[in-house]
Amino acid sequence: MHSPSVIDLQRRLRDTGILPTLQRLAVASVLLPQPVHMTAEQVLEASRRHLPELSRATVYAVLRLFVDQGLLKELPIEGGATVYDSNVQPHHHLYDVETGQVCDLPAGQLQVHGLPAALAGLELAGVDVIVRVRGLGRSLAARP
Amino acid sequence: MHSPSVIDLQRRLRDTGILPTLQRLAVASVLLPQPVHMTAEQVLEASRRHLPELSRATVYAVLRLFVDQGLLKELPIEGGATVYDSNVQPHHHLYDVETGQVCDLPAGQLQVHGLPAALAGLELAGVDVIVRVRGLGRSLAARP
DNA sequence: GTTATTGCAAAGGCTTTGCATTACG
DNA sequence: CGTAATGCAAAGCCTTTGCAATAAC
Repeated sequence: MHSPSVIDLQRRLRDTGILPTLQRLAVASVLLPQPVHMTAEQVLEASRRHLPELSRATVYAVLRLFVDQGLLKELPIEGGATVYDSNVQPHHHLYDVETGQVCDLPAGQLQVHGLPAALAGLELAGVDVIVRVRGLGRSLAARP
Repeated sequence: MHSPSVIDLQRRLRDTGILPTLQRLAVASVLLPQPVHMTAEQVLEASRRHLPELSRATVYAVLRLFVDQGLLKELPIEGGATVYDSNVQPHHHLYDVETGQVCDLPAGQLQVHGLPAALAGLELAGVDVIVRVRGLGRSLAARP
């Protein structure tokens, strides 16, 4: 298993209707090759390892663009900074209330029942389940 | 049905270990008598109708105190301002992605299955389900 | 050549903090 | 009296915006 090449990332951006600039590829290479949870500041820092002159304003612009185009999801987790999730498949989250650590929960592992009745004609835009726990940090190594 | 008297609110604060000052009672009278979802700014504005000289800093301090003491819950809903929920019973939320409107979903209406397996020894701190929808504003009148 | 993207610095919104004042027990 | 709560203004994050320079088609 290896990371997608720059060519792959370029194609993925183009297929999404996004012009693959150097800056966007730097951000994409940090977020898109594997599922990660990162704040804007963390993305900036990591992306600058590929492109040191990358600006903070551009990172915010790219993150918003990627979210709008469906490449990323913003996690509804309270706290100072927005957390971006590069796993856009349906799934849920384990959130450590002490450390702020976030961990994916495969969609199949948790089912939400009763939605149709709750909706009653509304248009569904998405369902987020956040399981708040203590001790995630201590047992994270043992998880998928 | 009528609102709890000031006496009732005083007792509720005292029972929670909170000194019932005028400012705290003003905030409590806005939030605690019925389930509401409000931002700090909305709480300030409403509380000032009871106590016009109430300061913004105090409202933030009181909100944090009430959350710490379990009288309020912060909702994990993205967006500029934190939303406080005075319903601390287990329940979930309908969130209108267009208007930001929030509406309670009784706990019984939605069941989350698979939690025990997902936890695997972690200490559970809470589960939040946010059902994001469009059109809540248009049909809110028809809901409980 | 025109449109889109970037970067800097400044502004913006929400929340917290430092510290003097006031109220409480 | 000693401790806790309040209020003001200032500072603190995180994020967005205005606008000129740059790069893309």
